[in-house]
Amino acid sequence: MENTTAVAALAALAQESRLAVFRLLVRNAPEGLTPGLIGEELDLPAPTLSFHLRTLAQAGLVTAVQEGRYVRYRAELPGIDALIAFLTEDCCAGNSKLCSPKG
Amino acid sequence: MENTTAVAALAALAQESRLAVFRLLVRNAPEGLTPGLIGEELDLPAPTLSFHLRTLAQAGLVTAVQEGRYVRYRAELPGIDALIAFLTEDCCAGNSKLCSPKG
DNA sequence: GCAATATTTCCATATTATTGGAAATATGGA
DNA sequence: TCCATATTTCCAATAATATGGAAATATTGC
Repeated sequence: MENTTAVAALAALAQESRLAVFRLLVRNAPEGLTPGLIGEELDLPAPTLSFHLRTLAQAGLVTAVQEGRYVRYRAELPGIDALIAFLTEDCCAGNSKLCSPKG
Repeated sequence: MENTTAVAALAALAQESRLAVFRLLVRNAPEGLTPGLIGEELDLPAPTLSFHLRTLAQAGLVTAVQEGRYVRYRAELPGIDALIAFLTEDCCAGNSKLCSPKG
């Protein structure tokens, strides 16, 4: 993973509303949710939510699929796995006895 | 973990230089490094690095210990573990068969 | 075609973060 | 005490981001 890619993903998550949206989609994986349901659950205005969903999608943390007049957003679990691996890469110079992270 | 705490940690990591500093400290866990060495390795001016280290420390991702005229910074591995767990909490509503993340 | 609903784009405002030179502070050694 | 080194604080310029109302776009059912 590129440093730049990781920064984009972390920046996408580093915002209260977006983090809440992402975690809601993680809990509701793998089916996903529509913006209407997300906005209702988290009490977010549609334009604000749309902006945040786009940011998460550009960072590769969620995917969007058009379903008729709805759009289904899903957490991209491999994306978050890759980010987690990147954060703890080569931890303790590879000496796993010294490290708590699983990576 | 509080939503606010997680946002602070993610924001701390969502910056190119800080992410590089953090990952360098992860690789050099558990001994840690001094700002002088970090700045040399990553080619960062001292005031800029000091600002970034303080941000990481406030987010609970690194710790600082004074050692004579040096300061030793270390990656706070339990902190990153907690953040990772928070991101994937209750993934797929707890149905681990559907989920890739280890959490 | 028309009305209702879902979602996004436009846009102006407000807020917050990043940068690094210069100066301040702190420690250790001679 | 005085000097060299390590680190931080001060500060001002610059840049990036979040917010939500109004309007635009898209889809479905009638």
